[in-house]
Amino acid sequence: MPEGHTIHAAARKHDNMLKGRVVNLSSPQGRFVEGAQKLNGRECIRVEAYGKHLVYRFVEHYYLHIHLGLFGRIKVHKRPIKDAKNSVRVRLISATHVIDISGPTICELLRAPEIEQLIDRIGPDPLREDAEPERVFHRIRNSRVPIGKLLMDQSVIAGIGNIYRTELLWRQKLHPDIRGRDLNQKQLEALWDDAALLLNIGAKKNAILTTDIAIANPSKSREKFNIFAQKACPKCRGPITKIFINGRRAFICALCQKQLPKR
DNA sequence: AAGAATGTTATGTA
DNA sequence: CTACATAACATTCT
Repeated sequence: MPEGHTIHAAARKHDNMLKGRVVNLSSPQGRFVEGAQKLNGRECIRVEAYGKHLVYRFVEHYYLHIHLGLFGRIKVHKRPIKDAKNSVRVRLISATHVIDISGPTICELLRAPEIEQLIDRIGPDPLREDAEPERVFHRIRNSRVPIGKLLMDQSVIAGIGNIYRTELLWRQKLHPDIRGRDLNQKQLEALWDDAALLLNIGAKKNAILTTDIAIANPSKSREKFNIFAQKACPKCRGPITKIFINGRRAFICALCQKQLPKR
């Protein structure tokens, strides 16, 4: 989708999607119709991301809030317009392109105050120019919660997912069980900087790339990980251990990620 | 074809 | 209050 395009949105209701506040997004027939109701004809003037939350701002202070969750996808097609798949909830249309958003866990129309609430409850996002890393450091420094949990707490730092968590901790040689308060300023800064580096590469390449090789030569690689779901550590050749943090799988190299002697 | 997966939130339990 | 576990929801792929 070229930047600066004026896009229009249409949406349809599906099961519990668009619940509560935004029910009227659906067309009367429950079918996908370009330009049905509410969002119809409103120009999208800006798209912002706050961590994993997407906010499309339309004229007259309407905001479309999208969270793709685990399964959501955004697919960009060139015109002409074709039928949307059943899973498509929102379609954004410009003069040249059609964007289908399917399977989002959040899909709602909000006004400015609700968007502000949303932003307030989300921690600093390393991808954003206006991010204040000191807020992240403060939260971590004052917490007994292990860093492996804090990293995926979106109110602490926004945007880190399950793969980036494992990969960041490995790259920084940090064991996920280290308590937040046991990290020093230098480690915190390095963690933030590396998160910003990796996320920027990911955003640019539209792929999760965390190995130095993939970063240096991302042309032919899509997803490339050091230890996530891998057998051996690329650095020490030691075995990778699978653990669970908050019910999500995580991986560690017992040799490279030493537990700190501190309690 | 059952199960797993790059996510989040609400609710239950100790 | 905390901390943890479980369920619910979304979809696609093997």
